[in-house]
Amino acid sequence: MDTENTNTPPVDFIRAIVAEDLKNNKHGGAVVTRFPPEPNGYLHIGHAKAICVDFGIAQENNGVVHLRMDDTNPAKEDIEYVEAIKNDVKWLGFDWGDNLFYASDYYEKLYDCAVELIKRGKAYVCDLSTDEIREYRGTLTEPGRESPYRNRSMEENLDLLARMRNGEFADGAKTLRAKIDMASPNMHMRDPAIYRIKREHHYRTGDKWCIYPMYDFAHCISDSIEGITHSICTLEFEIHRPLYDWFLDVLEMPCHPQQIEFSRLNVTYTVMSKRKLLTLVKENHVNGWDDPRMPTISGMRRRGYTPEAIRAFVGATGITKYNSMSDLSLLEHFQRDDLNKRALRAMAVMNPLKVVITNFPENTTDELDAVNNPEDPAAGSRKVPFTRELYIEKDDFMEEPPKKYFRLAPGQEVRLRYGFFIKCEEVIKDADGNITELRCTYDPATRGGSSPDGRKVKGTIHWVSATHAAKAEARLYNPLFTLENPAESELDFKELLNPDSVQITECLVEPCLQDSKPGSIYQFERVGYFCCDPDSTAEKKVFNRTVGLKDSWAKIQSKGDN
RNA sequence: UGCCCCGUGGUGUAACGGUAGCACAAGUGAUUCUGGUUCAUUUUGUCGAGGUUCAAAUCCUUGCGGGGCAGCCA
Repeated sequence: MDTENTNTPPVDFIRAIVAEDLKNNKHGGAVVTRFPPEPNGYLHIGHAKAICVDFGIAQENNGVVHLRMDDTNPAKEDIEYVEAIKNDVKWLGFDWGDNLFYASDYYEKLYDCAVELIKRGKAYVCDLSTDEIREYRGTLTEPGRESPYRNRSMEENLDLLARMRNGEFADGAKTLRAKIDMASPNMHMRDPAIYRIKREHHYRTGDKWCIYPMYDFAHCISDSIEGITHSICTLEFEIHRPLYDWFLDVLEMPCHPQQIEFSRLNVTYTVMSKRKLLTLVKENHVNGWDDPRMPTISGMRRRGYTPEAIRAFVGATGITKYNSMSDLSLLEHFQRDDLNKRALRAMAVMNPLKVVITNFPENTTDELDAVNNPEDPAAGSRKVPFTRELYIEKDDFMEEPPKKYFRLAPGQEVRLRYGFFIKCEEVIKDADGNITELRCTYDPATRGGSSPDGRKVKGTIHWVSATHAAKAEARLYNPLFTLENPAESELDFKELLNPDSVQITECLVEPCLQDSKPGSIYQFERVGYFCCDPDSTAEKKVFNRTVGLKDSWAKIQSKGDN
C-alpha cells in the first residue's frame, strides 16, 4: 500500500506514515532519520524545527538519528560551521550519539555510483556550457532539447568521467548528467547535472577532488548508505522527490528511504534565509552569527532564549504541508512561560530617578529580604540593601498622573518592592523644569511590604539603593531579532536594520548581580527577562533583554489615547 | 500561462463522512508585595459554486487564492 496516496490527516502526517511503515514492517521495524545541514552557516530557529521533527520522530519510535554534514559544495563550507552546528544541536537538547556523518566521506562511493550509472546507460558526460545547458533545458512551458553529447558510448563516458576526476578538464568544461527525460514537465528530470568540475579546496577532503557531486545525487545515496528509513525535509524539495527515487531505483540500492516533506517554519519579523543572514554577518551589519539580534540558535541563546522554550514553540507550531507564518508572540509566550518558572528575580532600574527618604537616617543600611522567585520557593531569598538615597524608574513617577495610574505621584503612596511604603512629599526640579529628585517619607511600620494597620497601596515599584547599586549595561533589542519589516525579495539593510535595533542603556542593578555569570538569565522585576552577556567585564555586567514582560498598563494607556 | 503542492477564527493548528475543538493574540472580570503570574470568562472560522450522501471541513467536479520548480547551490 502506498502510504503517500492514502488520505492521511494533515497533522502528524509524518507520524502516520511512520506508523504505517512500522505496521507493514517496511524497514524491519527500524526508524532511522537524519538531520542533514550543509555546514555553510549557523543554524537558525527554522532549523530548530527540522531538528525537533527529525529527532522527535526517531525518539517516539525508538529509532536513531544521524547528524550528517551535507558538505558537497566546497565553495561555501567551513569547519567553523560544523562545530557551531554540533554545538547548537547539543544545546537544543538532542543527542546523535556516535552517528555523526559527512557526505564528503562518501565521495568515493558516490563516484562508484556515478560509474555504475554510466554502465547502466543512465548518465553521460556533457560538454555543454552552463548557458547552453540552460538553453537546451527549455522553459516551464516548453520541453527541452537533448544534448548533442547525450548518446556517447559507455566506454567514452567512463573514460571522460575518469579524466574529469583526474583533472584533465577546466572547471565547468564538462558535467556528468543523468539521462532521464528532456521533455519532463518536472524541470529537475531534464537531465540534471550530477557532477561538476570545481577546483576548490574542501575543508575536509582538501584538494583530493576536483569534481563534486550535486545535492540530488549525493543526498539520496547518502541516505541509502546510512540506512535512513525516513528522509524528512522541507517543502521546496518536494519536486526533487522523483529524482531522489529515480537514482535509488536505477542504481537498485538495497535501502530506499522515503522522502517526506513538511513546511518550513516562518516567524513574523524575522528573516531566515541563510544567504541573508550570511550577508548581515559578512557586511558587519551585526556582530557575528551569535549577535543577539540574529534568529540563529546561537544568537537566541545569547539573547536568553532557552532550549525548552524553543522546543515548546516548535511543538506548538505543528507540522503541515502548507506555508504558514508563525506569530513571534507565540515564541515569546513559551519563553515567558519557561522563564517565569525558572528565572531568578532581581531589581534593576533602567532610567533612574533619585529618591531621598527624608525620614530615613543617613549612613544606614537596612537589609531587606527579597524572594528570589515567587513561582519557585526552592529558589530561596536574598538580602537587598535599603538606604536613604534610592533610585526608582523614571516611568514610575508622574507629576500629573492620569486616572488609574497606580504608581508614585505627589502625595501618593506606593510600596517599594520588599521594602516600605513611601509617600512623595516634594518634587525637585532643575532650572529647565526637569525633575531631578523626589523627596519622600517612608513608613517604618511597613517594613517588608505590608502595613500593620491594613492600609492598602495600589502600586508596587522596583528600586535600588543609590549607595549599593552596581552600574550595568542593558541592551534592548527591538522589537525582535533583526528586522522591523522583513522584505521578501531583496534586503534593504538600511531599512531592515532600523537604528533602534539595539538600544544600549546604562542601568543600575542590585548588588547581587555583580556575581552573575554570562548565560544566566534573570527577570528584572517589572522590566523583563535579561541574559548576562559574555561581553560583561568584572566591573560592568552587560545584560541582553530577551523579552519584556506583558504590559497591560501600555494597553490601558493606548486605549486612553484613542 | 506547463507541472507539483496546499487552502479551517487575526495567527498557528485539531477533528480518518457524524457536536468544528485547542493554543497564541484580543476583550472582560477576580486574585496578587511584579500593571507579572494564576484563575474564570467572551468574541471571531471550514475560500466560492455545484455534486454524491440521511449526514461533507472531510469524497467528486469546477472556479478562486497561496506557495514551489528553469544553479555546474543545498
